Amino acid sequence: MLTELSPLTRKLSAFVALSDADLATLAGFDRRRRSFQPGHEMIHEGQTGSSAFVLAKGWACSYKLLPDGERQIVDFHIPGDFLGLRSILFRTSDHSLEAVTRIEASEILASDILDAFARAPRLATAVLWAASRDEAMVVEHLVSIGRRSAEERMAHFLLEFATRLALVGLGDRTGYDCPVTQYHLADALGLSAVHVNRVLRHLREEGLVTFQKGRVTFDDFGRLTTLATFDTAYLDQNGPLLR
Amino acid sequence: MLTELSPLTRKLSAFVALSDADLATLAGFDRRRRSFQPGHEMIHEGQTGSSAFVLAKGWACSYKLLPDGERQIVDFHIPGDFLGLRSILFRTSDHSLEAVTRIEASEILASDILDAFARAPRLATAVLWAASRDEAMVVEHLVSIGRRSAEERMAHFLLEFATRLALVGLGDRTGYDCPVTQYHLADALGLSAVHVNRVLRHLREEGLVTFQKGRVTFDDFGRLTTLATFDTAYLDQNGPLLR
DNA sequence: CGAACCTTTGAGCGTCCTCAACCTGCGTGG
DNA sequence: CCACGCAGGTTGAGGACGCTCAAAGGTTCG
Repeated sequence: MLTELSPLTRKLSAFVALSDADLATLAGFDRRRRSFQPGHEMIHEGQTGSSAFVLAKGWACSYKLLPDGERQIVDFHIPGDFLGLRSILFRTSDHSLEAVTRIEASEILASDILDAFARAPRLATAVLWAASRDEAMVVEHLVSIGRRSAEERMAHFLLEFATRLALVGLGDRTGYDCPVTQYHLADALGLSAVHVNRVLRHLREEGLVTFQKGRVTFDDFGRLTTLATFDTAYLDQNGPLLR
Repeated sequence: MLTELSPLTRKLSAFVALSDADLATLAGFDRRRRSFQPGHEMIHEGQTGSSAFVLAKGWACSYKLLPDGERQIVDFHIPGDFLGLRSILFRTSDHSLEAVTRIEASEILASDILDAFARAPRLATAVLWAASRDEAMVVEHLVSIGRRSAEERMAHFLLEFATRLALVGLGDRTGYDCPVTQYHLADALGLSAVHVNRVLRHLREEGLVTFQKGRVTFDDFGRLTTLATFDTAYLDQNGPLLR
């Protein structure tokens, strides 16, 4: 029954059909469930021996800090996402991770990954797929910041999350709940908070999207998609999820 | 003997000690050697069923094109790098890939990866590490474009390649051969070619780096590192390679 | 009911862009 | 051997997008 599957299982199933053995191994990723308060820093850049997580509920974000105190948010994470996979593969974590809302997440150790790979090679491919998809999202984010205007960037961002949330059943093309602040958006999009506010106002006045009180509402999904030149191919989830 | 190892083997060895069986499996990635001319587009965004490669000689770059004709270069690739891994895992390739110089590369099929994972789980982890390292580089690139000034961005870029090339024995802290044009730099750094030129001139006049005639020469490695706030941690190769 | 956090708006400024030349080196062909 | 084309590099002038500084409303929660 689809609704009983964990968000991670739902996500990986978009890539490969998982056998019962695969599913059993995957279930091993869901021991050690923990919960964290908003703002809690779960992984700190430069830290060694940190663990990774699978996010079950809530939103988190990964970021890097610069010496002058500025920060660049690399990605927001939603249920079904791995958190800090790189920090268990690397000698020292290259990024920080913080809970945006109250979250629930299951801790996974490097040994869990290694054991799973030895036991279920198909799962190794699925995990590599998930990691590659994460990379594809970072790449698209890079394109946004490098070559799109502030407005296009914002539109693209809001549409990406509509699509990602749809994959785990948390949103559709009418809108979704989005707990991030305008400061978060600024740090993610490489803008100032002031400019984020102006951009959001403009998009609202144009009748495209409304971002208010923790809710994103699409007023004209089609025109917004055109403005952002949003193409879901990079998310590799081309089923009829958002149709 | 270290010099006889392929660049990929050298790179992966920085992460795990590979057994003879692992090495034998890795060698299987080097059948089907091919060569391509400068400018050849090896993978096209949107293409299905494309293959991946391991780069043996020369430079390549991966990029995305926007509808208005602008392009964002995501990364340059040097010997030992995987090319287009994502395009064999995804239904359709999310990026394009082009040879910058004349290159030599070995084609790898999805089945090569799957077989290797089933045969050598340690290798699966090593490949996941390499993919994560690629992601870490994209992330750092994102930080550069999002939060660093044009000058810092350029400095950071030039230093990253010094470090990456050192890992496969192609450069050191005095400098390295770099076949990319100022147009390439502009597309990579999210700048205009005109501004790239001005930034390079300034860095040269300040006695920091010289980028000329396909060669990067560090005039003051230390000050450049400070300017860029360059920290190699994200490359996860903390051996004394560049010392 | 105050404090912290978030949102909103205005005014002035700076980084980087666009447009427009011109220069250089190099390979090709008349 | 020079003429030409072309890719890449260099420089100037003016303009725009997004930033900084500053201040004032809203909301939420202890």
